[in-house]
Amino acid sequence: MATISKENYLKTIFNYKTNSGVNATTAKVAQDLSVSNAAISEMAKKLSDEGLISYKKYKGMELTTNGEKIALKVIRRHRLWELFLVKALGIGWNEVHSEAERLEHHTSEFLIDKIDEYLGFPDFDPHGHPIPKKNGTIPKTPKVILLSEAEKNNVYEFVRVDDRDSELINYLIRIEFLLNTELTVVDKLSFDNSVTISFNKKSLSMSKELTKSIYVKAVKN
Amino acid sequence: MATISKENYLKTIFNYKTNSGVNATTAKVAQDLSVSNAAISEMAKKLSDEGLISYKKYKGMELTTNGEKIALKVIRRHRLWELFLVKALGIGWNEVHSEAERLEHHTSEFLIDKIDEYLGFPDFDPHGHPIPKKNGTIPKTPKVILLSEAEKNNVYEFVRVDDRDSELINYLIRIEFLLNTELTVVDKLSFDNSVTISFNKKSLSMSKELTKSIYVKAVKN
DNA sequence: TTATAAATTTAAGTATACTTAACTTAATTA
DNA sequence: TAATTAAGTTAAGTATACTTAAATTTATAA
Ligand SMILES: [Mn+2]
Ligand SMILES: [Mn+2]
Ligand SMILES: [Mn+2]
Ligand SMILES: [Mn+2]
Repeated sequence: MATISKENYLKTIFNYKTNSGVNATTAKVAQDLSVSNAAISEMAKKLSDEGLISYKKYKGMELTTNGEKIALKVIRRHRLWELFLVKALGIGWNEVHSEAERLEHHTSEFLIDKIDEYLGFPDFDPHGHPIPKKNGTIPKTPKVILLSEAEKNNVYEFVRVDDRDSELINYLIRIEFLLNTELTVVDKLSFDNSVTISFNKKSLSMSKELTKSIYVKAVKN
Repeated sequence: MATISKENYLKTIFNYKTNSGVNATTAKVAQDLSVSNAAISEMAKKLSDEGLISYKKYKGMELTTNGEKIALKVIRRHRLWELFLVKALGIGWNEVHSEAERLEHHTSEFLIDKIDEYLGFPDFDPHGHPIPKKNGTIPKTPKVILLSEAEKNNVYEFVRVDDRDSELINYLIRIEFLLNTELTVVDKLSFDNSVTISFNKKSLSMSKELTKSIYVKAVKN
């Protein structure tokens, strides 16, 4: 049975692989879930016994088909809730992640499908992450890079942002740098790795840290 | 701290007192929550230690001011969710109770206030139960009686129904007997305690069991 | 009033999901 | 290669919320 904890472990293992390209290790999952390494080892054994991950001691873990199915359902619920809270209740896109983090575990398939329908079966959540479909497929995502890797004088579109830092997104709201905004990389400073961009006729310098949370896609001219 | 279990205990103790007029006993709470009497005894001790109920062994339990505050918050969340699911997503009033039963424990004050605002600060949920206000007050409710106690030839309004039996409400939907419907008691049969009512130009016989789930208020002519 | 029945509490044990501390394995580096 | 460090696992223990079975208290009725 997939308890709340197990759902979170599976989701985390899935996201880790998606974001990094490599299998999740004990330490990484522990860090993500803010629990001890020991807790991961114990749970890894259980998830493995239940056929939800394949796990060899000391060698990291990987979702099985069944594990991935559950992970995708949790992520689907999470992202649909986020978009729903924004669209139906006008809640800020910086505030919905933490709500969704809890609601994702307490939503029947019946209810999430109603929400999906209400939203017109959307492909992306408010932070630009793809919403897994009811059938388990994932909408095609554009090829993105971090703003920190963007090249000077090139034009990009802001298409995704890490959704866990409410303060960060709150800053984006304040400077009116919203998803789907077009931007040009005006300058890159080597001594602090800050990036100066222009968008909506404004110019703005972004710190190294900030540019590592912002994903953009190249715009062909 | 109020865990999910504790929230449910407090809510149940509150509702029991509201519905019956007398303090909850171990057995009644156990029945309502579908757990053993032993579980109630244990939890009663903890809730008492935390100052949420006053409890004397073998003598039943009663909410303290603090306990009632928490109970009202849980009930507020429950009933606002129910109405929201009906109004915003068009979910049937027979299907929202079980969803709310889980969501009520995973909703921040921020979110529930947004939902409250969306709904225009409503006084009653889809089953006619009052929705506790943010400040802890409860909207004034009409004086209601069970349909089983209604008198022949009198006119009533259907104002409340027990919300836990989805099948029962589903039947009401099928016969188009909705909340706020005006009805006349046409007949009461003594041999089976069934009640025949007329509403919307239709006539219908209701079993003893059904009339004990339906609350009406007298309509003055 | 005393026996019996009903209600309730206590005791002992289970499952889940954590913790810290100790130990083991793997990777790094001198 | 051997020592050191990092990563991961195991062991022991905690908290919550249940269970069943035994013991106790209270209520009821002969
Ligand atoms: Mn999110
Ligand atoms: Mn979660
Ligand atoms: Mn309800
Ligand atoms: Mn509940």
